Amino acid sequence: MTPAQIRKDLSYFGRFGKQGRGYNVASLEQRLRSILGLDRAWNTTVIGMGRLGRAVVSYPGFAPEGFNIVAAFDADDDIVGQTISGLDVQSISALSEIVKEKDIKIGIVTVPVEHAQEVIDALVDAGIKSILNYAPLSPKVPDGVIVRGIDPVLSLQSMTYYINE
Amino acid sequence: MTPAQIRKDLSYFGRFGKQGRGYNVASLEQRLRSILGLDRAWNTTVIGMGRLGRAVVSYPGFAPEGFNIVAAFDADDDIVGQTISGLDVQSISALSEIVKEKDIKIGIVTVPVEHAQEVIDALVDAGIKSILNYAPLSPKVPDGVIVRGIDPVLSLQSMTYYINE
DNA sequence: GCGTGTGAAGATATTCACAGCC
DNA sequence: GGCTGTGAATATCTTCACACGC
Repeated sequence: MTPAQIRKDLSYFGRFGKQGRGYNVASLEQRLRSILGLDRAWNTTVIGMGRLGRAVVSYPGFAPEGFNIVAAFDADDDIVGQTISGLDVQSISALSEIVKEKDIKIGIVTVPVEHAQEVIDALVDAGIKSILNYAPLSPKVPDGVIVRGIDPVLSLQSMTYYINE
Repeated sequence: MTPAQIRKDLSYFGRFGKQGRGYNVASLEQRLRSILGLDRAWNTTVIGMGRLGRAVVSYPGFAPEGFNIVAAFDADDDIVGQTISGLDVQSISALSEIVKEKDIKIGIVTVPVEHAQEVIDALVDAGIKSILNYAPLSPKVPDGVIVRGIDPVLSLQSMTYYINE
């Protein structure tokens, strides 16, 4: 990034610096966090308690950034009722109810690809507007619902072109 | 994507269609795979056999796309020697040797963030040119080494701005 | 006639350069 | 004097529109 690029980008959101003095880094960071919605906590849920889902709920990196995983769901009756990383795993049939009860704003989908679209549909029906999807597909969602995908295979495929042997 | 966008993009790599007839989808896909380096197999290794590393090596989605995980490494002597998903976990001290021996082209880093840079340095020293990094940092690498990052927190942070309550 | 391939036109994004203010 | 904020200039990317070959 060039200095000019950063100044231009910032200018779309306001005036953050003082001419001749520069930026106050701490206050700049705080104002940017506020604009980006990163100055508050977001309740989050994980659907799919397989190996990946367990790794996700036990990852210590979410809470310090304000993403609190407050519920976990699975379709398998053998897994429902277990406690994983301090969370009672609940049946997906309770999704809508719990989302409202706990004011959950973000859903993290770690189910097998065959069930991902239906789980995402259920999240949308429950009123979730932001989804982090680990399944390797581009789900269909209504306008206004924002999806980010994490697909390691896609990431690997985006590198092979550049490997010159 | 618009049709014009796709035609333009394809034109940078060649002429794949027949005027008046359209594209032969099978042969187009094959030629694009070849250009992108996706028509062959790539030997891959995972460093860091914690929960995430175990989820990665046991994920069945890599092999069908030609990414074969042929070695696993960890720094912990209690983990070295274990067999995980059919892989003998080896000491990081053997990294360079095994990379050459098995012709490994891609490294997948699933170690804690504190050790990520040193592990990536070791991969670079071993001759690896492509790294998929799960640790939440932007590692320093020499020119010519390509890194892709997977950071779920960053993905979540990129969504909060758009959530309108 | 139909749909690709491609220069040209149009839209966006980045960089330049300097006025204004500390 | 130094650094931001910002119009203007430049570069890049996308879309248009049509010639060309099936």
